[in-house]
Amino acid sequence: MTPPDNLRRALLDASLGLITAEGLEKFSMREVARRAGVSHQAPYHHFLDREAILAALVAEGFELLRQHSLAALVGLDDPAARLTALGKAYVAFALDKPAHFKLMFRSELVREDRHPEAQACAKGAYEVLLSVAREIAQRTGRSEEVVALAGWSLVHGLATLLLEGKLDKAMSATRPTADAVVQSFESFWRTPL
Amino acid sequence: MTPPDNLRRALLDASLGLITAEGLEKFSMREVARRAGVSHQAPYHHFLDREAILAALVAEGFELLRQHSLAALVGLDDPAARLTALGKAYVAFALDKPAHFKLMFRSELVREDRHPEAQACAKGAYEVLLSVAREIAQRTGRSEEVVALAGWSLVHGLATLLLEGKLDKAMSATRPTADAVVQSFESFWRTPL
DNA sequence: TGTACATCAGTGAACGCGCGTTCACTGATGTAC
DNA sequence: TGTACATCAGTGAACGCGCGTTCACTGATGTAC
Repeated sequence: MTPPDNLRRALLDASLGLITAEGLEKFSMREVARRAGVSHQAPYHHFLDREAILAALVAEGFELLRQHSLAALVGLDDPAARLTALGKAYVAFALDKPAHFKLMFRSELVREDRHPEAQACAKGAYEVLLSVAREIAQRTGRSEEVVALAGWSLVHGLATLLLEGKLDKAMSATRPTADAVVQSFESFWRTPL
Repeated sequence: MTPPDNLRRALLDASLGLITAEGLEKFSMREVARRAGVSHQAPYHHFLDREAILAALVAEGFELLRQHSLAALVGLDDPAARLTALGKAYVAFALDKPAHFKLMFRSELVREDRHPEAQACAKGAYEVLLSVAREIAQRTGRSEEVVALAGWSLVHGLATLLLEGKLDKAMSATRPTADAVVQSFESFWRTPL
């Protein structure tokens, strides 16, 4: 017997497929239902409205990111190496789950004040970064906030530029190049202020 | 006498106002015409279609960015200081012209192959970055591409996170903080490989 | 200077479309007694 | 075991809306002769 919330999962997967294939602006309840093979009213039995389905994906995305981040840290002790691993995992996540990633950072689509679960998941993922930034800050005498924001900005920009395809013309926009960029900063995270 | 292309400019400004106020997803020809105080057919005398008006703004945005970038470099000789100045100018541009900035990096909205002018302007802005990255690469023995991509990613991520408002909760997301982050990397750009 | 004509930037009506959402319904499944 | 009822996930028709775009038009301006 299939689980009771089978259609719910199918709708989420259909949404991801739609967003990956057609882009965020093409997301619609009707097209999702179409892709899931049900009537366009059926999704309303599982999600309150259009925003609710996106909010569920945002929450899922941040939770996945948190898990991948934690997994990337396993076995690493050196703070700079840990931040590098975190950064590579971030870029890898963006490339592996582009639909989740794009949704997570488009604030107009899911207003966080209406979706506390998504907000909580975002916080959970952010805390992994913050804990590593704290380790670095302690050793280098830098501000924890600046380290966290700097590290995040770097990989967020990298991921965004890769996903938007703005790099193809000018540079080799591949995963190895991205990893090399992240790696090139490792020594920096060890440098005292 | 007003210049003949008065309405064209008014439409571009109305578009910027609309995007700044309501977000990219709310952009529509009809609302732009409404804001410019003309019938919804009038814009078609100045722009072929919806995408053309966005493409014009993308081109304008990249040209403005190029000019601001060049202005930021005036009087600076040290490559690391030049890259830092470029980075600060980039973030400042994003915060000053959020509508331009968002449009410039949303590839679904303006397909560059159909708008060679926008593409050319993007290239012009990119070349300013590349020339400074080259100076850094020569002195540090790093790859020109990696330096360019690293520097760009950093400030692009910073600008994007600031604009999306994802930082307010966790950290002080202000212009001075952003400048401090960019500044903190200046020594890195002087460090040989 | 006057007339005829072309051009051009605007208007306003109309088209067809996909959308989000609501409604009344149906049929299967689970529960109480 | 059987019957009555509630629940629930789906269907399909319908609503009103804003959109991009097309069309036929108008009136002002510029140009040729």
